[in-house]
Amino acid sequence: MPKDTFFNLPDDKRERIIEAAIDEFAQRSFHDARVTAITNQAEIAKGSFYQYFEDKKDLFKHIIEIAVGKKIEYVNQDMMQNMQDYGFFQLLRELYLSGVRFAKEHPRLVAIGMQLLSNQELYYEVFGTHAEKSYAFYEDLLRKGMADGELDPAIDIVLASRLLTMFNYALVDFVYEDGKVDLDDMAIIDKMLYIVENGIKRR
Amino acid sequence: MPKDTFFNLPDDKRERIIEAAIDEFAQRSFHDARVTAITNQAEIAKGSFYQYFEDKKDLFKHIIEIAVGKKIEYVNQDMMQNMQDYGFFQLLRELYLSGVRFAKEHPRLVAIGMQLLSNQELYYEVFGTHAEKSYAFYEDLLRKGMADGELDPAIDIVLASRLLTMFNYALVDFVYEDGKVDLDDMAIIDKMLYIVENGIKRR
DNA sequence: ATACAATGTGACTATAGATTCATATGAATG
DNA sequence: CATTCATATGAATCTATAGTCACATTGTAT
Repeated sequence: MPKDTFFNLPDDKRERIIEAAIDEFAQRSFHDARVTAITNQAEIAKGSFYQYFEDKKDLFKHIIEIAVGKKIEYVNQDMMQNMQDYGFFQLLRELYLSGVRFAKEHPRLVAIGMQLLSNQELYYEVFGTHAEKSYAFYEDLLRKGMADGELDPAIDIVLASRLLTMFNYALVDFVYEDGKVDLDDMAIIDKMLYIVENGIKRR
Repeated sequence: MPKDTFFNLPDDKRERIIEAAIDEFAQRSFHDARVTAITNQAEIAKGSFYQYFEDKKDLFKHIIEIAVGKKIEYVNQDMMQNMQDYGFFQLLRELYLSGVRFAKEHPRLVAIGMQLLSNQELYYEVFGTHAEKSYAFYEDLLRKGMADGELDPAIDIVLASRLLTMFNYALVDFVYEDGKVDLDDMAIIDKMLYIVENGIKRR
């Protein structure tokens, strides 16, 4: 956690530091990211940085917390409160939608997340509990859908939860690296959900 | 490309270097990987390394070429030769199967590939053409399946090709990080294909 | 106004790691 | 044997960066 001095800072300076950090971590892996680049861009002295943070990792963890917070803002809060009122595929659609909106509006945070995904050690240190929560959430969703008779009883819930997570990544990836797939977001989400629902086999 | 001196080396020394490099690159990202660790493990002098390779990237590219070559060995060659004789889902099953067998037997190469996936710049420099080939291959497969009437005509081929690639990653990931999902490989592949074919909706 | 605390500063230190280079070794050639 | 060529070596160089520290400035309470 950043030191108190950091939270005592005038808002604009604190924000400059956060902005600079997001820029740097979005472009480079944790190890490659340079404290110097951050202090330069934020126009603070190197020494000041260490008044605010224990070290580079301390700042990084803080950025991840910010990203997680922002991400949560994007999921439909009404939906989360009144899950019973939504069907499984409606819920899934809302979730994917929020993921896409988030990626569109915070591409740098998505980039940081992607990076983190590939650094196992850091990932578990920084993100472990969040990740588990996310899997558990999908599993609960699937179990509920199954109980309500919306889902094929033959599917394996654990496996399906991983696949739904993967689909979410795939979706974010399409939107994030724009131009790769050339459809508007809604159309992508709908086509994707169609495949999740029905598979690709002719019937 | 490594220098001639490298290819002139006695087999056992050359292999020691490759082994050490695979070990190091499997554990650390390209940037984090240390030439020193490789020369130490291979028991060659630091200077010798630069007799064999232009630089660290030169070796890395070579390792990727080796991995790609090994990966290709694992796909059923009979299948590749006689595609017409296989149905779409049979072909897909064979492909996934080869992916899983490869991951089981060469976990370090898989780890290197995973790492690479997350370094856009390096990825395109080292792997770009391979990746495009892989997408194109799935697209062709889907087009053929569509033409043969095995697939739902409503699905978007480009999107589906990305999803099939994602499924492949998911599969490798399950097998690779063993214990995460607790089913034997065949069962995972079959359950996964079931979802690809039919979706998860109750019918 | 004075003193004490909190914050700011950037030159300095420490470390790690890639790459180079002068020199050594040894095998092949004439 | 002397010379040349290919290869081996590790100390030295170079570069990049994280993190520290002694001192400077600012803010605040009495």
